[in-house]
Amino acid sequence: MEMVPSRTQCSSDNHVTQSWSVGEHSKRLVGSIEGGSSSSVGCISSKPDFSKLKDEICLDNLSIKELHEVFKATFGRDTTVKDKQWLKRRIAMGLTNFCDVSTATFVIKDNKLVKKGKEDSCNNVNLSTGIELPAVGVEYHEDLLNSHSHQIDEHQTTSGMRSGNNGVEDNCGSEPLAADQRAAKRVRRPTKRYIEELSEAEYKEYRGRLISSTKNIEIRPLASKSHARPARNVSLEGRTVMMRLDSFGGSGIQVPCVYRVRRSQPRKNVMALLKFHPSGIGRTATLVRKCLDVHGSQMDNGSVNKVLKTKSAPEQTPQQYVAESKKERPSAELGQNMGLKQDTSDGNVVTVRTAKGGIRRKHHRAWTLSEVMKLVEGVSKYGAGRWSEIKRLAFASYSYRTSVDLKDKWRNLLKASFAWTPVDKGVNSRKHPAMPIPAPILLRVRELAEMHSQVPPPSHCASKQAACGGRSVYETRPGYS
DNA sequence: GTTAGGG
DNA sequence: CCCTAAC
Repeated sequence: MEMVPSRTQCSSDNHVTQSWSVGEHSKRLVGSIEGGSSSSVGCISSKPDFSKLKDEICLDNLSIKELHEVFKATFGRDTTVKDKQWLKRRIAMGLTNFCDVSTATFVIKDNKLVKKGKEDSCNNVNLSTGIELPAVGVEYHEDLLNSHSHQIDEHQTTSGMRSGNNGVEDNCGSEPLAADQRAAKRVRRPTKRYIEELSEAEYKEYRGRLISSTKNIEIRPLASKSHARPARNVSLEGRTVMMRLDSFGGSGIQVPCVYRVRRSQPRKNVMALLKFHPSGIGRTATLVRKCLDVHGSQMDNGSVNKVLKTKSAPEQTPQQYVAESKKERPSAELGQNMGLKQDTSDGNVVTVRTAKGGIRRKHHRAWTLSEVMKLVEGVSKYGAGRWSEIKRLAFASYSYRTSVDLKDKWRNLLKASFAWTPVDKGVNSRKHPAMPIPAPILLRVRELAEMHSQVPPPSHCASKQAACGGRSVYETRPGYS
């Protein structure tokens, strides 16, 4: 697939359709052959017409027989085709091809055989006054392509002079740029990041195409040669990094099993990418599942199957919690600073893929009463809003509670406390509270909130707030501070 | 990095 | 609990 554009360019470009001197090419061809290429030696003896070629020649003037000879001289083999047009084009293409080859060896310049220099032979071709060949007919287009591709194969396999060029050639650019242009036209491997974000299937597909386009180079040696990445779970920062078995052509190379969606920032990018790969989400899920299959024991239990941990959490002791890492940290930056974070939290943290393609922690560890009390105590001691301080000083042993968690919980407590009325008989008004908060605590929360001039969450509780005394929290009470 | 606030 | 703007 990659070869087609180059081929079409070769065929439809200036070489054939524009004026050029066959004589120049023919001589260069001969020089090229005599100079080094041994693949077509057989045709030297049968090049009678070339010796008498003048500076310019028009294939139109040649008979079919002569065309046959030229053909033989060009390709080193006979042809039985009687079609003059076909022969002309075929020869033209062949010579064009040789233009390439000869550029790398010898060049005819001013009727002298010159060792290949920096001069662009193609420029000579273009500049030389020549008789125009008949324009390539549309009806021959495909034939032209095929024949040209055959020629490429021939040159690659027999002469070997073009091996490694992958058939992509920019025949006639200015010489200094030719290499670059050639390289540029080659299909580039996507950037590492892009690869990382590609779903595995697509990447495999891509690899397949790429490899097939490079003449079916053996995959396995290539892959295994690409310096063995350790096929094991590496440990970074004392954390186990999940490796995923990536099938680089079945080579079994393992790469870190990073989620393709990082927390926080670049979700937009990923989503933009997923728009181009609509099935990306599903494939990614498949990938993750695969990862689980390979290293199921090390995966967060149920993370793929979206099994939410049922809350037996309140029964757990803080000692159990300590072992857990509190928060995922960026780790395993795969080579570059791609910013991909890895959710390597062990323990009860369950990552869940949201509908948007993001990943949520879905931690949900219910707040225990002791935690709430500690929070209230911390707020009363350090003040609401100094969450990091509270976290550091009062929640040092609760590694799974982040300062944000404290803040959120306090907010909820605030909401609950102001929603609560003495009529509720000691518990908050939720129908099925996960953990009924005792009235004293709620009262204490409310007291603290009023102390700190905290505004209760704007909701329907405003009426309740008015009902319970009619005193607004906006009123600072001089007695407290 | 922390905090506040919306979701 | 997540996300993100604002600091």
